[in-house]
Amino acid sequence: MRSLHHPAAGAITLEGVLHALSDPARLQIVRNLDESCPRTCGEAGCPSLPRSTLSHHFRILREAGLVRSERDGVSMRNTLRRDELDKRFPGLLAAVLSQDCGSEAD
Amino acid sequence: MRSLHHPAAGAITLEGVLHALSDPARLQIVRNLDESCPRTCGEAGCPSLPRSTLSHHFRILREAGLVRSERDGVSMRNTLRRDELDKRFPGLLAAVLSQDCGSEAD
DNA sequence: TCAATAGTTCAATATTCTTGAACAATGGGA
DNA sequence: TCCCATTGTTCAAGAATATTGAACTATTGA
Repeated sequence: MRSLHHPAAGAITLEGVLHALSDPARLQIVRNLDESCPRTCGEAGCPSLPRSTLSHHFRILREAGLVRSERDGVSMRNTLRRDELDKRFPGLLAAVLSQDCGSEAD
Repeated sequence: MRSLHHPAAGAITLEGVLHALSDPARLQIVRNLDESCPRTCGEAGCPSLPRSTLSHHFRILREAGLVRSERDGVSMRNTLRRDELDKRFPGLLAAVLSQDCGSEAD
């Protein structure tokens, strides 16, 4: 397995972050990581998605700089890079995650 | 020309807004619309893009609910749906547009 | 009516997304 | 140590979306 790529905090782009958050599954994953502690892919909160798709979504999140993935035994420990993101883009993550995404009704 | 589709405020989705903002050209367009008054496509701030590409980007912005496009004579008047967006997703647009997007250096 | 201007739509190519199948890495027995 | 169950990643093929030149539509003015 090639080592997983994590961008430096300064290399995180606004477009990349927005793109990573623009997918329902990835937004759900980030919400889960924000609420609770490190999670494995399987605990991401998207039980209906195939593993390969989940892996793809985690890669997008990782390469956008939102998530750090470290191996922990047989699974991965995924954590939100909250502090770095808040420093790089103050208020952005809070503004996105505070939105009520459940019902689209007016 | 078919009439252009604008979603109702209540039908605007967070994912759609984030996806619309996740493209550099579209983010630039929204920044320009936010700073100044209604603009035509040609005044969008992306002089190097072909017309068809610009039209595509405006369609994404329109169908995501970010921009309202009305015909004004031979051109279009594009306006940011700022009030509706602020009501639907409080603080979101401000948080995105306040980010410094120019230099990615740390 | 003819031409100029502003955008849209179409069509072809290119890039990205989705996902089953194969592969790799770790850890727990026997 | 050798299997093997568990977790993810990578690969590959088809689906979906993005880019853009060319053709088309709508509006205005001469």
